[in-house]
Amino acid sequence: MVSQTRLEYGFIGYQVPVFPRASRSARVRVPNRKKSGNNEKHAFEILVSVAGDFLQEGETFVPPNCKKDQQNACKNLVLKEQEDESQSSKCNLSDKETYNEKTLSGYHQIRTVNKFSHAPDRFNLKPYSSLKGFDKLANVSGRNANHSSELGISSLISGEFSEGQFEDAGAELSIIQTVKSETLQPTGSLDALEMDCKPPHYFCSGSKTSLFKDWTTLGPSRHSDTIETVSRDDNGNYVADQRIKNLSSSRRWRVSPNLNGGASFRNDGKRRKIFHDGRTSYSRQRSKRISPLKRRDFFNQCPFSGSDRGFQLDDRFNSAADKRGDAIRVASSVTSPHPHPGSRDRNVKLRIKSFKVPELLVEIPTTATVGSLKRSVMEAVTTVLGDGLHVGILLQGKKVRDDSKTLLQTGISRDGKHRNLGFMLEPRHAQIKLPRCLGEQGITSHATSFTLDPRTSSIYLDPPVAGCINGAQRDHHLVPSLPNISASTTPLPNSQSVVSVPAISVETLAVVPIHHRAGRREFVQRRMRRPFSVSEVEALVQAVEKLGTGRWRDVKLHAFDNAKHRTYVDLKDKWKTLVHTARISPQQRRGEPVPQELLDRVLAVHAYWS
DNA sequence: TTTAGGG
DNA sequence: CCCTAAA
Repeated sequence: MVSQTRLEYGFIGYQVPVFPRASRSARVRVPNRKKSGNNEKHAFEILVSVAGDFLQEGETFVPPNCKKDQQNACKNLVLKEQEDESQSSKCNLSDKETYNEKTLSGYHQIRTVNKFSHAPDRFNLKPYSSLKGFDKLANVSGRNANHSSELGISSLISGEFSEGQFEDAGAELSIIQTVKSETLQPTGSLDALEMDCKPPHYFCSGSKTSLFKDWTTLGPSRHSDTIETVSRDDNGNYVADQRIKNLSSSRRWRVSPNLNGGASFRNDGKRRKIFHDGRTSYSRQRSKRISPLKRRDFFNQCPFSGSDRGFQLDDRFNSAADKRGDAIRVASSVTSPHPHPGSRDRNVKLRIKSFKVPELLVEIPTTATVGSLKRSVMEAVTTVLGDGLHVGILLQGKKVRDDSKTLLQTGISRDGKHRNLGFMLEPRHAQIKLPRCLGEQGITSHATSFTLDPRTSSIYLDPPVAGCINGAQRDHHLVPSLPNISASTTPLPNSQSVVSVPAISVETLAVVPIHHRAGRREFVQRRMRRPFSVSEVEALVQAVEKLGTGRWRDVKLHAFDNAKHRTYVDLKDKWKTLVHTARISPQQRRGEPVPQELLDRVLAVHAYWS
């Protein structure tokens, strides 16, 4: 059993807008961080996130406690986002109600949550300025405004945070739909249950109307104990599916800058999470959950196989290749960014038959299973493909650098001879990072790393999962397209060689793409454990005696400058453990014994500096 | 980046 | 050692 700290937040009395949408309580895992004092902020973020699920396209949720200019910033941001989105999906918007185009300012007030609150706490969410905004929504939407504008639907957000799971499992941050109603209780609990357990089409935009009807037919009834039908996230697929749908439904909601001033809203993703961590977490989860499928599709469509110079092209036009759907789409997306509908003749269709991944560094112990090797390579490949590469165009051996030229001007046309057209996957960043070196000072010299060099080795992956990385020397000219090859089921004939894993032994299992990108935590291996030697402890104690306990960078520079593997954080950590060690009885100590004399000095220094 | 602390 | 909020 996993011990869980429990943290509950919720909001009650939410004034449901003109027509009710998915009315539900949500159960959200909230990391319970005592130290940072961010419970309040985080809970609010979660709250906003969930509130976002209540909102419709065009509605805005503005943090209530921020200043006027920040609110304006919020609105501007929302407007801009909506503008961007409507431009990117204009045709989708056109057949929706016009309220999509309008922005509704639904201000809400929120009661402050106690910091560090472990007990259930509640928010009160009320319209900031009556229901004015919602009325406006009613007008533009043309829907029946008489219904349910007074419904008080309670929603509860409760958080359960199981330590260590929040980040890692990727499945822990979840919103689980349920029905919880106070002033609106369904006429029969069975109905409620059914609603609750219905598949997630409640969240699909297309079924809003039916949802609305469902709710209005239920009608209000006495205020009573709430019904809460919670599907916990260990309930399996239902929850998972629902979660995904839920995510897609929340795609619509708008965010506003954070409470602390809204300064951090860069678009690099890292900062965005400051305000609406909940939502960002959903996004992360979404990507974790869904992207593997997409990746798989992608690999099915684009098998790796041996191309020494880059992509292999299939230049068939408007032929049976059309029927290949996905594969063609991949190709045309590369070659025809601006297709002319109805004028297919002007299009050039280029099919990428195969390509190689430039270089991968794999470190894997001999005790690893073949399956783990496959997974490792797969992960590495997907990482590289993620966004560490850009595409280069090679025409008759020469790089095409001018991106502004048309294909016609460049000489890539249906009629032209583009048999020497090639694509290259190149590192996005000019600087080529060297493979990580693990063998430091002989400590890890038994570790062997090898490079999967396409020219000398190849790795074959299960076809349903991925294509192949193949290093067979091949003519970089076009090869005849393989008729009817199904990339998803049949490996290319020339890509079936299996790499023999070199005899290596290291206690790590890691794949490090050579052009590794930051932020891919799942591929970052833990550093090797390197216990401090007595002499190191001696040096540390001496340095701290001189410099104190708050200047770890200086300690590092003074005493460990040439020990690359000891960071100032390490030194700080070691000092922490030293203090601890000094305080416990010798029987409880582990590892290489530290002389008592040193430990005494540790205690003395620690007492002095604190 | 560095500090400070919890995990 | 890891992770990361704050400074």
